[in-house]
Amino acid sequence: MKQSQLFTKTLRQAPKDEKCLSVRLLLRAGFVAKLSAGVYVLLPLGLRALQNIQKIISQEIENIGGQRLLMSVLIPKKNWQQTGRWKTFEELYKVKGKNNQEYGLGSTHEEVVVPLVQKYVFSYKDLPCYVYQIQTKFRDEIRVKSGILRTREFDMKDLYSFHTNEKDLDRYYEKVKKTYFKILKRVGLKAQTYLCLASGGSFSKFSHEFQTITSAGEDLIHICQNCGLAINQEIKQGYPKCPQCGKKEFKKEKAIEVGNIFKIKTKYTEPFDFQFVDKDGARKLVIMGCYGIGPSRLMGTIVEVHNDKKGIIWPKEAAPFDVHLIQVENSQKVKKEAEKIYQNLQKQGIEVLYDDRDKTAGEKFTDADLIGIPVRIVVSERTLKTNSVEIKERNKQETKLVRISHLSQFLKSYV
RNA sequence: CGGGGUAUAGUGCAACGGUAGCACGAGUCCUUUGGGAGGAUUUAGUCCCAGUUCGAAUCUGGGUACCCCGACCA
Repeated sequence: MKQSQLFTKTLRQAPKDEKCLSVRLLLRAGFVAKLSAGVYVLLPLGLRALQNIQKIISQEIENIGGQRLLMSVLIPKKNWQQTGRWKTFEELYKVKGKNNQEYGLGSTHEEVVVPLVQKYVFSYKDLPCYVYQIQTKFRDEIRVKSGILRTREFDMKDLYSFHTNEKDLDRYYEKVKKTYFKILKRVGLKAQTYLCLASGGSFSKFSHEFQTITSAGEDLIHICQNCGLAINQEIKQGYPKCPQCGKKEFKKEKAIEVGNIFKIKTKYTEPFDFQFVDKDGARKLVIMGCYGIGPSRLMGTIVEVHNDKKGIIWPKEAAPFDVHLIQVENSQKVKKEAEKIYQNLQKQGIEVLYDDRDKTAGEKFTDADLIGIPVRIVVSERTLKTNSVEIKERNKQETKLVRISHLSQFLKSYV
């Protein structure tokens, strides 16, 4: 992508009423635009980053058998009434159609996925079964906050698992737990994310949350200093000792919940009377788990965690582009060489943002730091004297001169 | 939903009840180009509705939007 063609521009200053660091950076760098409180538009750069995050999640979920589908956003009132949530789900957006049909806008999809899977699954032979989707969710939040961290419309990966028995659910639940950490590692958040015990509702003792430490977080978690398990403040009073290792030393931190996993068992299969025939011929209720992770919230959290005074520092796999190619001293010679490098890198499948604009070097460097692509490549009269380009990683200070003939080989270790 | 705050140009700021101004951005021309360049020139604004007043960005009332704290929540 040539930066001269990119329709977004960077902003020197963020709007003053945005207090949240991550969204200030995302707004300034041109990743998102605000439409209304808790409603954001994803701009080209932002969408690229989001899609990278979605791709990582998708790959990892499919590695544990998840089959992707896409459920509806319009969910008939009837389905919500079946579980009682038409009345109890406070954040449900309710809309009315022409013939007075009423719908709830999808905020979570148990009401769709249970009767859906029920159409195809009859026997223990059809189980277990894992389906997931990545979709925009709608929640009429009482209060939105922290930029894209809590919005009324957000991106969500929701996975639902169906099992013949609790033991099998437990087995899969542990698998998802591991997978979530793989995802977090790939998006650069593993080091600051803790597995956290939270309330499990009425069907199990706990649910597990994935809490990433950041001052923009909404939750208070208590981290066991011995084993690293965290306990959400909401249930902490019941656990003076760590339920995992028995030690009593905790550190309190603010954190944001980037994902959660939940054994919902028969909570939703029961109202839909979703039964299967087991090996012994008996009809039994299907046992369920549900697992959520929010790509858009992850994106905000990544920025919240990975930045410096100059801007965003994208982890490799989430970055909107692999490299930021910059020409400075816009002479014909430099332009020609930069263009050649741009074309060559792209041919090799490297995603390049090429700053071909007629701007001063300082402005381009400042923009590059703000946008935060992991690798910066500079082409200038100076570097061309030795048939080289200059390479700098966003999270490092030093620069390296690399011969253009060796560039693609060199980049293999970076992208 | 309770409490607090804010609202002036695309963005950030000014303006005693008396001509709405500055910086950045954007447009045009010229000169520039290794860390947000210089000159010339142009562009664009008082959240909405009432009221007070000779006169309102400024005062009063109502509304709306946005931000923050709390309760709630991925």
